[in-house]
Amino acid sequence: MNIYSKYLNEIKNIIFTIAEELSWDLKNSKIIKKIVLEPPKNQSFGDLSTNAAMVLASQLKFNSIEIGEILCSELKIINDFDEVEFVKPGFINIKLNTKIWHTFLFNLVTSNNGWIYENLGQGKFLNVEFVSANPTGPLHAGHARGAVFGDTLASILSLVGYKVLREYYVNDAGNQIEALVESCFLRYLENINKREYSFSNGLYPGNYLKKVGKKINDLYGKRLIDLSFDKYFPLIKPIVIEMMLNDIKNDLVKLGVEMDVFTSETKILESNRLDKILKILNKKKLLYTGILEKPKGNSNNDWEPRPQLLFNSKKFGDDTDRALKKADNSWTYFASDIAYHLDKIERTSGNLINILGADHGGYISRISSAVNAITDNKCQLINKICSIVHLSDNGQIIKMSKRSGDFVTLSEILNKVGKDVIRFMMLTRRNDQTIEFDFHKVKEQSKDNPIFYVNYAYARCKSILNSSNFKNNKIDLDKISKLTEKKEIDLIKLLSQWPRVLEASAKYLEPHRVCFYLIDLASQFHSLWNKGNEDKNLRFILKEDKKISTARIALVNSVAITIESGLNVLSIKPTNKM
RNA sequence: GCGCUCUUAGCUCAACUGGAUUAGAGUACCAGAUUUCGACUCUGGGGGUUGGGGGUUCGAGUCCUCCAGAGCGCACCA
Repeated sequence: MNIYSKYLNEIKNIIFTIAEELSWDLKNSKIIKKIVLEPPKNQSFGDLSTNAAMVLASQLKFNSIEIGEILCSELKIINDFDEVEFVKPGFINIKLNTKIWHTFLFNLVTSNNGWIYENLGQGKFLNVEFVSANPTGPLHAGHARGAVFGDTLASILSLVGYKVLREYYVNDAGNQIEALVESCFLRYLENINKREYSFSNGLYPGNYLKKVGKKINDLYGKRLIDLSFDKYFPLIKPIVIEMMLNDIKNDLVKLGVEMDVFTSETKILESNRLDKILKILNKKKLLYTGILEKPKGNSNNDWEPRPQLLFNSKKFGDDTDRALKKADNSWTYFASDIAYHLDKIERTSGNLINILGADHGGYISRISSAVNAITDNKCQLINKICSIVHLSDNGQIIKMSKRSGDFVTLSEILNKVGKDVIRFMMLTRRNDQTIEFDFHKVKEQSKDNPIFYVNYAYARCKSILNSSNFKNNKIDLDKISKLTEKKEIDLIKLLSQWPRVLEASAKYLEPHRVCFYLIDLASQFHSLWNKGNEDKNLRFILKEDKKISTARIALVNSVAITIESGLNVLSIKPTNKM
């Protein structure tokens, strides 16, 4: 179904045949991998373009013109190629016979399975960890971006043959959780005594904890009032975590994100994983007790030298060694995180992908170092950073302040604009660019709002299909070959690029490509539609010419199929009517 | 002070991971078409030293280096 990979394989086979005849040394398969076949930037160059001559020339130390001419003469024999041309720096441009595009469309429309993608993953395991927000508050806009990015990426990777596990790491241990529990206890007291308590620095003053306080009151009555922190902590911590996590899970479900696994940090700490990593690292002589240097700059006034258990992460490219134990001999977060990564590796025996927020960029080198150390570089950890989201309403910037507990929650955004808008908008930028998310704009029924624009194209397709009694079994290649308008053929060519787009999204872990493609496809379809206004003979349905109508409707149908496939990747269901 | 990530048209962003005489879209602006199979849809126009300098090579927005600006992070928190 992927025209580009089909012909790339043919070209490679031809190269191997020539290589045998002329005894070229192509044992270095990396060189063959560098050969690509893609649609040229400039349409006038043809349909396909390959860099084969240049790649081979550099490997064989030959003149690229010489190789290009040899290749060209062989490629010209292929029937499907109308024109094969060798041009300046070393490209070979190919024009396909129009019947190839007709056949392509015919196959697409008549196959029951829709699009099929290349099996890049070959069933390999891939663990995608994302969101992993601390259960100390509700999810907000930034989390939404990571959630959509990770979830969509996971879908894309599944489509190309990876076995993907969607995972959320719950940081349900440590100081922040103690602060959370203490905050909830204050809300509990507040609920009983009907008076306000002051939240000291480090506690969570957000109103969202009021219901937790009430719940504790409902369960325990006044029995906890006089208990010390140590006594009430184990009693109410499970309640607090469960409630916070439930809210998070609900928001995720509403956003269309279904995690496969929630892993608890507490459980990791209780397991033997930490001892295990200690043993592993010790065996590799990567542990020592030492004193870290004071970081330069004036941000830390209370710095004092402390001997701590350190991991030699510098050896793996980190800027400094990192502490595994705190001064009081308890584990650092980093230590438990290494243990967690070991846990993931042991469970899936595959590679890991972490989706992180922009504020965690500084963490990457140390955790990657650790993964490389414990697996002897056998497992790869890929980190993708999602940059921040700026919220605004009709141009007015909405400020977020987490400290005061005053920020726009994901739940609010979901209520305001719905899941589909969020999912699409969060992927209309590369992951490393900031996103401007304007509540007003994303609800507009116009081109300003890409999800509307794409869905509108789909609705138009459906409208045509409805008014035409379209049936697949009326189609044959003869009718399809009536499609001769340049815009029609161009649209088929654009359709043919869909699997390439999806596969590239998978290869480079860039889900935004799907959105950009869908916008492009919608645009070309709208354009073709309007051609029918200028010239009535170009309308999709012509009562006096059933053959061409059938062919054009087949084209419309395949546009619909493709938009649906694309939106499906984003977990968005297009609506037939708007 | 150090590290990471960014900087592309007035604005918001792409650019198939090093490819093509002319770096593409949208928006805004100007000029038009259409009102239907479906309604803010389409066509055309001007707008650029890809933050700046240097380097690597057949070829650089993309890689290296220096400089400037923005964001994030900087023992023991998570």
